[in-house]
Amino acid sequence: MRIGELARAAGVKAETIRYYEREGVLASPPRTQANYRDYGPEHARRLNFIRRARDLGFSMTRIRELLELADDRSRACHAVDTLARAHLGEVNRKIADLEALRRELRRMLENCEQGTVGTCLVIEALAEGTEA
Amino acid sequence: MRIGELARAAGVKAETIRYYEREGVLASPPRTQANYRDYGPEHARRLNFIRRARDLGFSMTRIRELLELADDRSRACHAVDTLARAHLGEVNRKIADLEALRRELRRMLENCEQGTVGTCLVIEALAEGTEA
DNA sequence: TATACACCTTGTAGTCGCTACAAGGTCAAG
DNA sequence: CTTGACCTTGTAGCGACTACAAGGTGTATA
Ligand SMILES: [Zn+2]
Ligand SMILES: [Zn+2]
Ligand SMILES: [Zn+2]
Ligand SMILES: [Zn+2]
Repeated sequence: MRIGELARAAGVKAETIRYYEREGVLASPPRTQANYRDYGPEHARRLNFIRRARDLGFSMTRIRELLELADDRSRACHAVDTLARAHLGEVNRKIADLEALRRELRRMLENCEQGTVGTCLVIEALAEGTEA
Repeated sequence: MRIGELARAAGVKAETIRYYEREGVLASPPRTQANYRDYGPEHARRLNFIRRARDLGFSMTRIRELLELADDRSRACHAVDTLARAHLGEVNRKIADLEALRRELRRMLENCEQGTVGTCLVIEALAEGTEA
């Protein structure tokens, strides 16, 4: 299977696949006579794993760790779950941060009385910085 | 006021201030005899505005627009509010995305039974991709 | 006066996870 | 024999900084 086909199957661009290879998360496949990359189902599985983890917001660094752990199928899965739980914690923090932002933006917008910039409380809130 | 003092006052690094100047959102201040940047309270206000908008998640591009609008104090504030409302929409979308992520991560973690990697449902969920 | 030290200057390169070229090689169909 | 789709490598760009390196300036102290 050539890179384009794999890319279509996984829903990524060919360049992304080459990037994963450069980064060392996806093994270099054998080459055809024409020097084209020649992927098998194992590569496809690996790529799926990577994409899924990326879609869940794991960083490349974390994915490298996940892959290393996942490769030893007899190991206790505790370390894997710890990584996932740490990531969940990060997601929770991001959500909390964004919710704080949202509250402030809403407060700003509620106070606007459709006047001029000189009296706009949105501008004022930005300028003064009431520090949520 | 020199760059270090302004940086401390605004809670940013001096390099960030120079970056804002390069990017054209903060005016170039006059220089002292020693060629040091010499900031006044107007610069401090401007920098505060920028930082506050950044902390609220506005992009530099949006901030450039906000600053341009804010500079004409007699203009109707409608455009300002429209920008802020658009940003609120983006924040809402980000929160929704992260909440979907969180649900999936939680589901994965709930199913783990502390066995080996070979039977770990966290790994399996990553590998198979049940597409939330 | 020497010198140590904190601060400033410019310019360049690194971060992350791709994405977009450019310039060229390979292969099958028309 | 050429067109067109695909592949190759290498390099540069995105956003918003951050981290140097190499050197200039200003002040306090020995
Ligand atoms: Zn308004
Ligand atoms: Zn307003
Ligand atoms: Zn486990
Ligand atoms: Zn498990």
